[in-house]
Amino acid sequence: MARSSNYNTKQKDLVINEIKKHKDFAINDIYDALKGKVGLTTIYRQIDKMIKEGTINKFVGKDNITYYQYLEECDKENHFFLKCEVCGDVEHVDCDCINELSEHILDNHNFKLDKNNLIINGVCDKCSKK
Amino acid sequence: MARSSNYNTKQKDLVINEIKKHKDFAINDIYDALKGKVGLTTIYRQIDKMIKEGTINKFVGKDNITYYQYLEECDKENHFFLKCEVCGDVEHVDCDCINELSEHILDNHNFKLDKNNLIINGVCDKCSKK
DNA sequence: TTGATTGCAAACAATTTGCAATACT
DNA sequence: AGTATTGCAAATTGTTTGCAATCAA
Repeated sequence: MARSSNYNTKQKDLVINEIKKHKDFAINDIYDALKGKVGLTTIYRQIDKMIKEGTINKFVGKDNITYYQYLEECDKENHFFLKCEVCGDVEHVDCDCINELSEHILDNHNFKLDKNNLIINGVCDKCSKK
Repeated sequence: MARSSNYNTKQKDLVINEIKKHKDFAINDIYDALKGKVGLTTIYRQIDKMIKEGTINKFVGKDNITYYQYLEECDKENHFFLKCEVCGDVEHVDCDCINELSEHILDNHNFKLDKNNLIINGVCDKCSKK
């Protein structure tokens, strides 16, 4: 599996830790948290690497900001995301329903769902009560 | 419902038609198709308008290019998308399974799934056979 | 005539690249 | 020693804005 890379450095550790702490983040969340400690370029490079490894996901929010999402290294087969279109929060969920869905889609639509990358958009409980 | 906007112009029509023709596209697909006929700025503006109206969806592909997706104005309640991570093709599907999923997620996870915006990532039939 | 739309050129923001200095093994 | 990584500054890319000319109602 994806060998992270060659050398171990302080900056790399800092970035990875910060990413794991946030799980869902914009570049600035990381940059601000590590201000003075790690350069912006390095953060971009580390994220790119992880995107290529498949441990990070990139997408554009309704607010038009680029967000990244850390895919925890759990090999749980039933992990997915509920992303609120109003407040932007992402909830990580483990539930067997994804397996049923996955099977259905494979059997009926000949499509192999990527369980590491299922983001369901909608409105969270909190926001729908407002 | 979203009043499209004030005046009707040739450019607007051209852009909208082209969008409907493509369904899933990058800016350049539209720009190239209408080269000389409509300016890039106008295309961006029209797409922005439609994003705000909710008739277009914006996201970043694995190839790091920004894609837009036209949400057909069908009020079908069971429409969703299968997006292949390998070839990038998006398949539009109508199937009742989304309603079951939606109910399950509402009942068990207190989350109101957005049926107009369900993109399922994975690998399509063609690509998984390669 | 009034107000919206267009499209160029310029401004802007986010991301990437070149490169010399530095850190890792 | 030899190679990867860092981070600044500069370059690049994608997108947005200002504004005068044009078009729709």
